[in-house]
Amino acid sequence: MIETDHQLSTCMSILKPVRDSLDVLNGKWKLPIIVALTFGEKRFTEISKEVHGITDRMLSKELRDLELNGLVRRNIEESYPVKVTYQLTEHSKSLRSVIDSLKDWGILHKQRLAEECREYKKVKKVLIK
Amino acid sequence: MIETDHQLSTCMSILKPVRDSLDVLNGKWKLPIIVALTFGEKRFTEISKEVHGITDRMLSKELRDLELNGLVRRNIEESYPVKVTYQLTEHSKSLRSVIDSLKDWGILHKQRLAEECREYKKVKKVLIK
DNA sequence: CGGTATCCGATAGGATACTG
DNA sequence: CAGTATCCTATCGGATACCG
Repeated sequence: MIETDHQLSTCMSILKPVRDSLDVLNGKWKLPIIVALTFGEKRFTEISKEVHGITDRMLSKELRDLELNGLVRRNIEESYPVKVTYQLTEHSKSLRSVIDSLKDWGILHKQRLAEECREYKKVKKVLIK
Repeated sequence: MIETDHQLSTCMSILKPVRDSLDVLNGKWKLPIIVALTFGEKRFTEISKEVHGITDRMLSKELRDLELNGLVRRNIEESYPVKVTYQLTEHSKSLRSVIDSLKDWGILHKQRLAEECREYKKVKKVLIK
């Protein structure tokens, strides 16, 4: 296997966009919030109730992050009392394939680790005999 | 849009495998290390030189994590002096499509943010006039 | 209702020194 | 060469209280 500078720099160049994607999804709450908004717009307290365990502070912060990244839109209805809703943007729909890909690999990976574990137990059994 | 418990729980059930995948790739150094090992097995110091800025401590820790997740294999050649090499496993190859997916979306997302920025500048220009 | 402010502990990761 | 040990800092996220 011959490694040229060209090959190496080509490979390194994928790191930045991959990191950008990971950063957008990173943290404990981004995904659960996105899932909660999948079936239409919701109010702050509704999201809070659906995303179990999240504090107001984190929900507020994460919604702001998602808005800055163009994944969520914040709507203010000028009624009385004022009603604030959040919804996913069109852009957020493009995440679908990424999330599917991550989900599929996650499942595959778990199976792989389980197999490894069975292998280990087999070996251990033989050794004990 | 009607939201049933069934729909919601189906959607929530993707969260765990997605999180598993993200956890495997998470941290500052996992991807760069994987890339460094893409062109064949390497020794500790070789990886250290290719992954710019990583400390011995982090390289050691991250290699152990990757090994535990079955992505990297550690080989000890019983020569004199002992030679330790690291290489990607077959299982790690299955990451390819995930990384490609993340890369593609990362690029798309950057473009999307750039467009948004141009929109903003246009609006600002009009407002100044 | 839709948040913000403050404080606090846990974890990620950097710097440096040392070892078989 | 291939790491480990120790110490330090910064960021993440939880708990609680408060506000218009």
